[in-house]
Amino acid sequence: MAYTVGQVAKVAGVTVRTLHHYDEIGLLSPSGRTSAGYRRYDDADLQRLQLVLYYRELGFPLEEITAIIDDPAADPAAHLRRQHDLLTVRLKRLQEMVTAIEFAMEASKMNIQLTPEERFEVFGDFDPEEHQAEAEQRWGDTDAYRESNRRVARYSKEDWLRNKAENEEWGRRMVAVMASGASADSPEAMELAEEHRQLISRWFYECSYEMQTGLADMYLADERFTAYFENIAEGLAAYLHEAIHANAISRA
Amino acid sequence: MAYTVGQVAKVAGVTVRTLHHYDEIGLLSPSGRTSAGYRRYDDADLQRLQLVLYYRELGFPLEEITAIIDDPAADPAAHLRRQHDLLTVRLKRLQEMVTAIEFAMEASKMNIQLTPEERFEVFGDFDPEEHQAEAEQRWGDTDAYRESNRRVARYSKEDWLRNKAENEEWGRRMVAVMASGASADSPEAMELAEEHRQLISRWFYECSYEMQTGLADMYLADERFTAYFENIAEGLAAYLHEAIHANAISRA
DNA sequence: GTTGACTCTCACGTAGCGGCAGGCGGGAGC
DNA sequence: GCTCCCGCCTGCCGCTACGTGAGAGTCAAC
Repeated sequence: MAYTVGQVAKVAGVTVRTLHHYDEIGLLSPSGRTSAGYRRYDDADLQRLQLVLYYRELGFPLEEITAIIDDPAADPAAHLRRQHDLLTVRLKRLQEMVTAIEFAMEASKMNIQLTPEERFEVFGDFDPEEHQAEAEQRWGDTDAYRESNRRVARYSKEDWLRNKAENEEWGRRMVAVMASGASADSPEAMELAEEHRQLISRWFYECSYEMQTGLADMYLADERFTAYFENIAEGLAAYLHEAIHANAISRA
Repeated sequence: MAYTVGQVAKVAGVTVRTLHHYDEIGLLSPSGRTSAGYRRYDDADLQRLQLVLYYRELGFPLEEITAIIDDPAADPAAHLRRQHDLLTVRLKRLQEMVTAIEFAMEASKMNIQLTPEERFEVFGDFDPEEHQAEAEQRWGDTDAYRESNRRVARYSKEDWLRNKAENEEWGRRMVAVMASGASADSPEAMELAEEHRQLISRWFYECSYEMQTGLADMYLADERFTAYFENIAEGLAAYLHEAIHANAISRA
């Protein structure tokens, strides 16, 4: 089986120019040429191209790909395992980014401003330990900084105002249920937990039960979120946390 | 709060040159300069930079990022929602790639060669329907092609031989258990299902119960895998499928 | 007031192609 | 045999998103 550049390009989803380039730099030279100088790729070339594209998709520079593929000590299974490992690392990274975004969305929803470090944490992989002290000194007292920001931050869009109104309405009813003495796993509390989820889904993003319980945990783990709810009513953070979990379990 | 280029670069995890570049192209110009001409970034600049980096990470060209960020019709919440959507799309794509890799690993394990199209399917998003006919005609009879490849494909590494031996030993015991009349959810069958998982984990990649049940489903859904097991013993594909599921459930 | 870390502005270099020009090859139809 | 068009060839220039100095000014500490 021999293929022309055009055929290879079509099936592999790359341009002819790309194949020319790979030939130029010696990353993928066709196994032969016709008498007229046409490139002729065979099945082995296609296999190699597939490897190239996989590593390219994973962000490797072409030169490095050449080295990886030409490594005589690597068998096909090793390539696959390596790709699998790289993919799972990427997957983890992406999931972290999603979590960070969800965190940021929650924060923005509640008018909590993030510190400069927090905003960039998802990008860097610096050590949070030793970074902390350095940051405190460089950016000043973070608590005061956050406090000032919390007051300053404000949205002005009108849909944001509607959202805010709905949010406050929900908050009032939540406080009322809690004040009535109903337990956090009572139907009333769970119904409001469900509404909480739907509010987020409607205004911000599709919020699954799994994501919502994640948020609930965050409300307790991060003091700023806790403070947000405690400012509304004492014990609300824990109460909401429990109601969300109870609701999620009952819907599972 | 005002920051120098170096400070911003450090906290954001980019180089000073990058910030210079963003200033040059007008993507992120510091809000001010000192009398000596030093760039001074404030908190708003940092927020903008964070947006820039997020969209950059998502693969947008800088020019497009400028357009997105400068869009007056977009509020912060919209940015976050957009990023969340883009991330989940990416996540899905990555998960597909992981699945494809796992498919390829299983295929290579069993000496099943993939067709050229299959190898590239993960990259392109062409329509498999109309593509099928075109492919048949272009690449010839695919079944014969696969058959010939199946015979040709071979590993030569010695660890591969050991793996093969272990695999065959496991297969013999699996067949024996099935022939003994024990049901697929019997302790013996489930134990062998567990060994199947551990074999993969030892030789190929960390195989969770979830992944293993995915493989089991594939053994039934893809005729080539089914054929592989049916060639060993009639009914083995279905038996193994059931045993793997039973084992996964009992370990959950 | 000197040192060393930091900053500035050119300005050229690099990777991974895209895209076009100018010319040849090949098979289908006339 | 001739033409036509499509696909292939080899340069070669352009683009993005910076990297990497060079050469010179600046800032804060000792």
